Amino acid sequence: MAKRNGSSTLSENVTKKLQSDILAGQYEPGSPLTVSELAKGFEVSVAVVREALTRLATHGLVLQNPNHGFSVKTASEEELNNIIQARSLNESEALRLSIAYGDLTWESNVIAVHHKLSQTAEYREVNQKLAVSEEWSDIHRQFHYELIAACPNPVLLDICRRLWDLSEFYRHYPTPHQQTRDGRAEHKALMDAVLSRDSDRAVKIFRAHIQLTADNLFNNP
Amino acid sequence: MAKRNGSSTLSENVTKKLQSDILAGQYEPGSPLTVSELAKGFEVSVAVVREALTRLATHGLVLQNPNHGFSVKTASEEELNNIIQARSLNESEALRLSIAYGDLTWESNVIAVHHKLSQTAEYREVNQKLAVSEEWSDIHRQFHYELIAACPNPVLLDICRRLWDLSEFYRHYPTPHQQTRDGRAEHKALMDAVLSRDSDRAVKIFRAHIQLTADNLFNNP
DNA sequence: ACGATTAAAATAAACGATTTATATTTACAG
DNA sequence: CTGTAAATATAAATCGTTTATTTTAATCGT
Repeated sequence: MAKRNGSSTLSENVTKKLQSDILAGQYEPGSPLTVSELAKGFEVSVAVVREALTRLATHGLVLQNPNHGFSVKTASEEELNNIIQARSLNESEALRLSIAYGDLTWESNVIAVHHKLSQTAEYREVNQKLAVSEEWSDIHRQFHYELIAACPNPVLLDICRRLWDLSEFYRHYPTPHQQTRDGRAEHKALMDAVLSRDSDRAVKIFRAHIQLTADNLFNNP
Repeated sequence: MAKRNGSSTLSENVTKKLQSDILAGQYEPGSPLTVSELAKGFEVSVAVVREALTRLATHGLVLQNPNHGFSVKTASEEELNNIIQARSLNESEALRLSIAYGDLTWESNVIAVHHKLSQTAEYREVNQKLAVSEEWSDIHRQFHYELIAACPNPVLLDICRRLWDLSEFYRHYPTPHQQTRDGRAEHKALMDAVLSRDSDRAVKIFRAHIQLTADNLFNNP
């Protein structure tokens, strides 16, 4: 850090880095984020860290208590269910609109990113334990974004993007049991429904897809 | 300003003041918000103004261009339609849930705030022209919040709150023609549907209600 | 020994000045 | 004149420090 690159600002870079660190599970949920310490770590002034934390706080990834500083968002099964419910509502609608408005270029992009996703390993080994690959996470996000990319309502898309980040926060949780689901098949089925312009089927598959993610995490049958 | 009051911070107060000023139409849409000028006006340092603007920027009320500072959000009919669409989706769902989960206390609160709303004048005279009363605006917001207050999903409620602020941005626009609608009757009908726990009817009335607001603003038949 | 009160340390929030980037003006060459 | 480049002006971004608040530690009295 410590230097501005390109036309972007230091605050922007620190915000991005902090966000990806939090989403990658670098910090324990609920743990305090001391401005001065982070500033030392990033080799920037307290002002830019403060600005970054302020942004993340309004995004919901960081908690801000007046005169008590910042801390990482806490996690709960209840909240994940609320996020999933909101995502289900908004992303389903965005998906419908995307299917209704998407053109040939969009179709091609969907196929392209799905191919990439299907050829990327979801887990990698990190000191004898399986962990979600950061690369896969990124492509997975791209895939879901692409599905709704043809939705002509930017407000709706922004909501979807924020909700994705919030649910991403839960992805790096220790999974209680081995995944039994077939994520690859689900993605394939979802893409097929989308490409055949079958909104109802696509939404149905999508809803089941994200519900399974939540259930898997907290070990619900 | 210039002094911290209570347990809240200066930034918080400036944020609130700036937000209400913007929503009240104090600044022209698209006009630049110079940090140093605002700091002088509020008699605070540039840091707190910056923090306030950063917050409002992530909320969407303010635009931030890296190295070009901040400006008031621009307005367009298209964007209002997008906001209304998103509001319709989320607030309808919140309304359904609220109707499903609301208890007797909630019912009473709905009735109470509706009474207040029905007894408050929507317009007041400002140098020979009619303008929306700030007091009415506030109670109107409270009324709509109360309708969905029993929704048990805070994530959904937060989305609704943000979308409300965004659409509120358009409320202070010069209305091209005299309002012909009967807002009072709409609110009464909405409340009646809610209290009789008729979700479908309530949602239908609500959707028509916010659609009319948008149509009225841009003079659509 | 324990709880309340006060002093000390740590951290958050705010400040004002400096540095860096962008926009504007002026000078100059073609 | 017109286009380009240097110089200046303006505003944004960042910095290091100061002030206020909270938390921890210590002291005192009962």
